[in-house]
Amino acid sequence: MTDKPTRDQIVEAADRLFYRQGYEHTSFSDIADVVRISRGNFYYHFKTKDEILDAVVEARLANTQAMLERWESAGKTPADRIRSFINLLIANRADIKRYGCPVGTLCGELAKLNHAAQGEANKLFTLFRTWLGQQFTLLGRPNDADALAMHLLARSQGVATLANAFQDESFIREEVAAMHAWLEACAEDAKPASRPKRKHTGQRSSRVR
Amino acid sequence: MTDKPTRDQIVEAADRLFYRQGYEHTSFSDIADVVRISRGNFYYHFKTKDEILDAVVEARLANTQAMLERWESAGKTPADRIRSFINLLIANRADIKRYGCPVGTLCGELAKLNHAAQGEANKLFTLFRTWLGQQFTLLGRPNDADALAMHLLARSQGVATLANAFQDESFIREEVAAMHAWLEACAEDAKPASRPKRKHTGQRSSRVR
DNA sequence: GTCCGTCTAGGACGCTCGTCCAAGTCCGGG
DNA sequence: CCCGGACTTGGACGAGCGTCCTAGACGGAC
Repeated sequence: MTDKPTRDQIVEAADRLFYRQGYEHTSFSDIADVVRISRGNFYYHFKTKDEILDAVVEARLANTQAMLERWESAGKTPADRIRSFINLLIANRADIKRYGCPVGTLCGELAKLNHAAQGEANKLFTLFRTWLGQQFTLLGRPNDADALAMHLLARSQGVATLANAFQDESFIREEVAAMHAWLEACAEDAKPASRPKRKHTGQRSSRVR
Repeated sequence: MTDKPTRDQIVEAADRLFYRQGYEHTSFSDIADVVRISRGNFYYHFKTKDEILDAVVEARLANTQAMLERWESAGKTPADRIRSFINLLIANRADIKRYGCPVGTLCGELAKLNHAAQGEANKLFTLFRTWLGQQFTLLGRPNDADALAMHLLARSQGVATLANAFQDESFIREEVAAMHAWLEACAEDAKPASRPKRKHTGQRSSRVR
């Protein structure tokens, strides 16, 4: 098996370290130790640390895009695809518990640093937002698709933040179940003619689990 | 008007700077510039930067505790108190848009740094959590009070994260309205005998606004 | 064998950081 | 007036940072 190009290894290691330790707290030496490369070698592949960050964000955008396209595979309903999104929290629960959401924590850090790359990083959020919006539109909720997408995104972020703070995986499971139920209600409301209308369509259950 | 003690000024300035720039990104020089004090003077009041962080967290805990006790004033129902919590997002919307949630972002950063003070900082979350739990118990939901508290906390965190990323204040208003409606449903469910039971108590409206 | 472009190693550089200290200022009590 | 504790100053110190350079190793083309 041939080794990956050094540049890709750097991006890969930086991605993981930025996620686990934060961008600012990760030094060239940290990355060099992982990739087993001399610090001086960085300058050949990247002129500045910012360029590494750009490459990491670019890679994450590509990976996310690819994942979303994979979910578009045939035989899946829009509701299934949204369920795939929600289940990301389950699939990555161990990392989320330890390091939070990769997107949320990166964007948050770059915002505090007032970093030039925060616009690029926010595209990760936008990617999910518009994709979810499309799914909610297909689900039959074109009028409030974006609001639903933002709502779901926000809940995911909140779950990740608290699961990280409280080191609590079970909280993720509970909230994921609640999100699935909420999605179910979304789908119900999308076809109001399929069954007798409820009187208070704006009512909300307060059940959390 | 007599000036505040230097130590308090340091803690105050550090609090603001830690919130806006992050803990690690804030240097002694940054704080010194604000307080108009020489860098060397820090050592008289605090031995290390970590001690400043401890003092900041302690001050935040005290302020938060005082705020919660203020909300316990007579004439307020538990629902009113929870509404006060939700409305924090409105009151601080400008700062939240620019810097995110003070609690969430601090805890997130300390988690990445694996900082010794993250336990103390998380007490800020615990403070809200247990207080909200008490209010939901008083509201008549003793069985799932903690889950409801965590749910509301998570939604607040998610709203703050996205409002910051998208620089969007109106999103805060929309989600706050949804949280108020959700709270209304909570109170309804707390007195099931007051009106005919619904068949699907677990149903959720998918309305977001 | 020689050449050349690709890639790497190791270290110098200037800077900022947190920490720490010696000296000095200020001011109320004796 | 002078003492002594409270407080402040400016700078020294070593470490680590991102950046940048020079020298050389490697390997295919000719």
